[in-house]
Amino acid sequence: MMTMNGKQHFSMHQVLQEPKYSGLHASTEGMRRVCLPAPQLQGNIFGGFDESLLARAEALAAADIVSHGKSHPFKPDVTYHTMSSVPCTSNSSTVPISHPSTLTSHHHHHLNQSLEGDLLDHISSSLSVSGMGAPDSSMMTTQAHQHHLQTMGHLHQAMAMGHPHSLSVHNGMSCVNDVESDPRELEAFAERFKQRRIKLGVTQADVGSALANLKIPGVGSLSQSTICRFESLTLSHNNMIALKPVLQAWLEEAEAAYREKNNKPDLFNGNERKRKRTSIAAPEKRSLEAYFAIQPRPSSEKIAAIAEKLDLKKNVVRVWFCNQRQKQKRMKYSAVH
DNA sequence: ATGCATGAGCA
DNA sequence: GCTCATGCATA
Repeated sequence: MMTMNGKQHFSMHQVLQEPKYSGLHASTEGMRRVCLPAPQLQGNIFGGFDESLLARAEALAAADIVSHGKSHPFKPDVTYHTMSSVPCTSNSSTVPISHPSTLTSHHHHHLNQSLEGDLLDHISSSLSVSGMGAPDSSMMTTQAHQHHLQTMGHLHQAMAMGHPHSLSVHNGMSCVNDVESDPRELEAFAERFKQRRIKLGVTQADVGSALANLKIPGVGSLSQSTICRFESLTLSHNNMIALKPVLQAWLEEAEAAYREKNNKPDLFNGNERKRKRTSIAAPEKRSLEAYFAIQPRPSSEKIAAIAEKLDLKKNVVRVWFCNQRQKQKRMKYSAVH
């Protein structure tokens, strides 16, 4: 069941703003622990996941750590939504496409200390338009969070859906985007991509925002997260396939621009920040994992029960399960192929 | 790099 | 209400 038609249109929804910070650490490789805790419990589950099961899961979770009946020492519900201030289009929705470059590309700020990052940002942002400035010292591992709000448009579904044949019609030759997405090739591309990106001195975030400049129909910017996940293959297969052509296009332009380097760096970006994130405490998380091992798809009521037991909001629990399921499905070919 | 979250599209 | 793509916030 589960309608996994996987053919969902990549209606990449609206992107609102652009966070900006470089995170080029040594990237130790991101491995997904397609966690499947407590496999021993998988027996009679689907029958009546009730108090007993909840209890078992909890016991399991508890035993896993301190081994004293006590579940959690403190109350989580850290659901602090500090979301406020900065009305930066944060929630908007249908902001129709607009060039970031014409909107808020850069407001010169007084944050010269992070100049390099700004330069890079600018550089990569204008890659497809003008050219690239020499990214000499290029990336630094600063985490200068300077966001420049950009009202990006949505990335419509113009991407090559999970379909390995679009224009690779002319035989065997590797056309620019040989969507001949065989897992191995994708994996290789991701790796290559990362290397070259680093070589260019461009951060993941830079790539993400620079994508909008490619002006590929339906393609807007992407976040650092997504670029990162692409590089580490922690996206769904379809997602990887859809993104590959775009990233490849960017890479090509970036490298071309790099060769004919148009030294012309300048400008900065300034920024602020916004909301907070809910945080599920370790004990609760353990319990959730235990529950998940027993029943990855609890009903609404079960979710409610779990939520109550763990003192979490039902929605938080629901989302947690959704994310957990999603995690398990994420790529990382090794396991799938 | 990853956790929690949103939202679109679908059933 | 789920899946899926994607993002902000954060470790």
